[in-house]
Amino acid sequence: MIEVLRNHIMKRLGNDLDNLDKVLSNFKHITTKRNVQLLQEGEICKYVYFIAKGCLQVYVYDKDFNETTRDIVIEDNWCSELLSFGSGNPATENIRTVEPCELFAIDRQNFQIMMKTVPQFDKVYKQILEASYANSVYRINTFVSLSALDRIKWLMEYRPTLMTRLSSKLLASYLGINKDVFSRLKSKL
Amino acid sequence: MIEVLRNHIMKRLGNDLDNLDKVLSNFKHITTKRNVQLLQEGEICKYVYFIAKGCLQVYVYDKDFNETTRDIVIEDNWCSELLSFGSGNPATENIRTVEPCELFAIDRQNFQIMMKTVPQFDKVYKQILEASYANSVYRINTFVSLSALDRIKWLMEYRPTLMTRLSSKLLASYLGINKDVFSRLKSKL
DNA sequence: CGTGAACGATGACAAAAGTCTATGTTTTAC
DNA sequence: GTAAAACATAGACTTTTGTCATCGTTCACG
Repeated sequence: MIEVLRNHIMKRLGNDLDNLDKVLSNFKHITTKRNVQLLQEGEICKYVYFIAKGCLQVYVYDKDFNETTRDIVIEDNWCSELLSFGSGNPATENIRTVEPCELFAIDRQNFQIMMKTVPQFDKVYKQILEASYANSVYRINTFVSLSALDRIKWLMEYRPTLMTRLSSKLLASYLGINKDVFSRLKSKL
Repeated sequence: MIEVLRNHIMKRLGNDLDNLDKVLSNFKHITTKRNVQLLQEGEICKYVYFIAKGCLQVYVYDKDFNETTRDIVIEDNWCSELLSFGSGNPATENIRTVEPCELFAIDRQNFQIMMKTVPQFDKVYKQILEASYANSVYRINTFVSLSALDRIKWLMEYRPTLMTRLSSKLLASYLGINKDVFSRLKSKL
């Protein structure tokens, strides 16, 4: 499984990373069932996770205690509450597994050490941050400019695997749509 | 005016920046009227702007060619289309001034040189990116979880100066609300 | 297995948001 | 200073989205 992480890093940094195995040794392999809480808002986010297999949900609660999903992240991607992880402040978001997962976790201390001792690792962080930011920008623009129906069409076009893989309830909360409305609109396509 | 930029950088990096003046010399001072286009989608974003005075709008168009505002940035903050600036790919967003502005712009080449030769400058970039990301996350969570009325209340609470300073049309597009609806809801508070 | 909980679809209705038109006001540009 | 353009508000109406209740179906788990 760690091959997935190894490939991911090599693809991004090329072969000039002498210390690849040293870097990899800082990650802890975690196997989880579905519906496992990895982070609760209020806690300090201790890990950055690399998802080798499975799917994570990043979510908050609205004023009526409904879950609203800020992001869904699948295998071959990184997931964390970066703002808490970076600053040490309490997290404002929750993270849980929505499928059985194979994760590789690196904690804050090892992350800092890697950042200092392996110059290229700093690049990895920048890439995680940039990718997260890119994703956020894209997502804001969809919310500001698209109707519920168009957001569903967008999802079907750009993340079609999610449509078949995840529950309607989760997808609806990811799109900011009521689940009944999601069901209704989906049937009219 | 450059004092604003100097203070901004010093506040974040402390006094251990020997090369402060060298860094500052890489910025070009720009004075603009309102409604000046700084970046058009499709172009490569050449500059990162520091806003010493004034206000910028980052926006895209929806399918009916209405402007939808991804972000509004005021003085003492940085603004750019970071993804294009960083990668050299065409920008997917537009930027314009919404007030007369005093800006300090640094181009990609000088930015790269600074990143390499002034270690602390790298931190500045990371901070810009992190601040942008934090802002985006916050904004997504507002969109996914709040109604139009609650978004207006949120704006009044957390960015009250914007309410008086900017046009309703712009604020409405920032909140993802039709301008007529914005006017109606505002009067009912 | 079987059973209780979660899920998905649907109809009827309510509420929220969007559209269009009209009118008066403010701003901008010459 | 003045005319044109952009802006703000309001009413009437439409469309979209949300809510609630119901009813099969599926799925997790003892």
